[in-house]
Amino acid sequence: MEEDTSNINITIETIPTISVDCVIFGYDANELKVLVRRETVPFEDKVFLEWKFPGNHVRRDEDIDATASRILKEQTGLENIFAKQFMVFSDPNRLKRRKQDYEWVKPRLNDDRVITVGFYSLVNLSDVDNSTIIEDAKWANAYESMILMFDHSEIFDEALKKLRYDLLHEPLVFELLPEKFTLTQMQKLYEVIFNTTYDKRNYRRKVNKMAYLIPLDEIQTGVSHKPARLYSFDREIYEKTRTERFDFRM
Amino acid sequence: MEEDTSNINITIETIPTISVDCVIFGYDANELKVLVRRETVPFEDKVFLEWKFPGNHVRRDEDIDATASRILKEQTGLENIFAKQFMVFSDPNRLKRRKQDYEWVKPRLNDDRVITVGFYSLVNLSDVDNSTIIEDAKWANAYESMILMFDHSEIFDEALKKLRYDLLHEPLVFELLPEKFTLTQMQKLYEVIFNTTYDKRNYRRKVNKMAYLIPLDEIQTGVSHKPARLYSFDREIYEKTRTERFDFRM
DNA sequence: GATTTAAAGTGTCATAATAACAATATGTTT
DNA sequence: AAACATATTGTTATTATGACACTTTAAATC
Repeated sequence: MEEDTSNINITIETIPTISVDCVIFGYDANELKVLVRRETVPFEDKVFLEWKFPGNHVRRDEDIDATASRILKEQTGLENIFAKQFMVFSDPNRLKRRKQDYEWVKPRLNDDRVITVGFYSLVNLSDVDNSTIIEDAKWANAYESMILMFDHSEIFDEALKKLRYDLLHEPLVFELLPEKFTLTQMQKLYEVIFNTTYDKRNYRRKVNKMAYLIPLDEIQTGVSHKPARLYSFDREIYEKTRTERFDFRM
Repeated sequence: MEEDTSNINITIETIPTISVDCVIFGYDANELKVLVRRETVPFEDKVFLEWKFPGNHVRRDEDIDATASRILKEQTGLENIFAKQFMVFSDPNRLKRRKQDYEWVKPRLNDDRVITVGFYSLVNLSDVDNSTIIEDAKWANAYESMILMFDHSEIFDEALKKLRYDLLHEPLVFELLPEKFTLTQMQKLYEVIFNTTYDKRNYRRKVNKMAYLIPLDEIQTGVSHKPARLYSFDREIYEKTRTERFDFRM
């Protein structure tokens, strides 16, 4: 009877063949981070530990964007954060490919195939209270490669590729920055994400043309040197003045 | 018994909750076209006619790219043509939204929800023998809006948006052009897709910088005026010399 | 309160890219 | 040979870019 209930639950509440995985990017201390969670897979007399991106099945009456929001809420405690689907992963053999590496995969080779919609998400880590992050998750440096479960390494690569692509055409940096930020913080963020450096003067000349980047009458506090001016992003001005042709590359 | 077989077929051969829809773009006679097919929906004593993009369910052992290839082969007779997934459509209410418009939708409101992966595809129409296009399909002008089934209007809008986006960053025009083409043909194609015009001299100065655009020792034939030089696209040179930063905008 | 420290903030020049603009060349048709 | 239709080509003014180094400012230290 318990098995019955569980089956009914899966059939009615979720769509077992479709899941959403979220690559959640954060930026802190000049590092691009990504949220991974530990998965424990009990198999025979052992327990296997694996890292993966947070994910979940799509519920029956839920748009996939809602699935992504739900995952983000559950994992970080945050709502209304930026998330965007970037690719569908549908390799029917994703389990098989790791057959040789992981014993526990073997008995699951005949499981139903799952198609995954990858989302990437951007959060400003200064907003994130670490107590709201679920226990088995951690912010890992995005560039320190770790072994991930299933096809999650591929999902990460595609997410980063898409993030970079989109950053050149939309003002997405502001999702990763605090409400008020300095131009140096913004420049560093670009430099970390694109793994490059820019000339400070040229960078400032460029961003000064962005009408939606608002200099505030406030300066940085708590630094032991000349404090920098703070800026904020004005979404309204951006929406009004955006043109298809503008781009954010240096 | 027939019903049984059909059910088994759906369950075993395909994943009923996941489908692929293809927006197939073609270019001919200075027009951007898109392949639509007529669907007949018998309901009670009537038959409803609807237009939609070719689509199909994903088979159980098939990567979604393979599903897209299969659809393209079936509808156009062509193989190895460019196709790229661009977005997942998952609105659980897509049938409900048309409840008021179409009687035949009503009894299907409780059908299982289908999540659709949208692909766009590019074909060079001079290669397409019209006899290989299936009977119920036609090439429609992409800009003459027509009423499409389900959420296919939204799918088209997103496909065109993504096509334009990608065209600025990858040499996709060549997928829509014949093997050998003139610079004017290439310019016109851009102009049609981006709904704009360019100055011929400036356009040529720009494309002359593309090392992978090869001037041939051949000229146009069959025109009643000065024939233009033919060019071809060299994929190898492109792959070797591509940089992330180059872009195709004017 | 003078000095040190650390990052903020700022300008020039040479080169490259862009936008606006029109006349000549070359095949085909009549 | 003239008319036609499109191909092909160059200049100039403006704007964008890339390379490059010194001065300013607040806090911390002596």
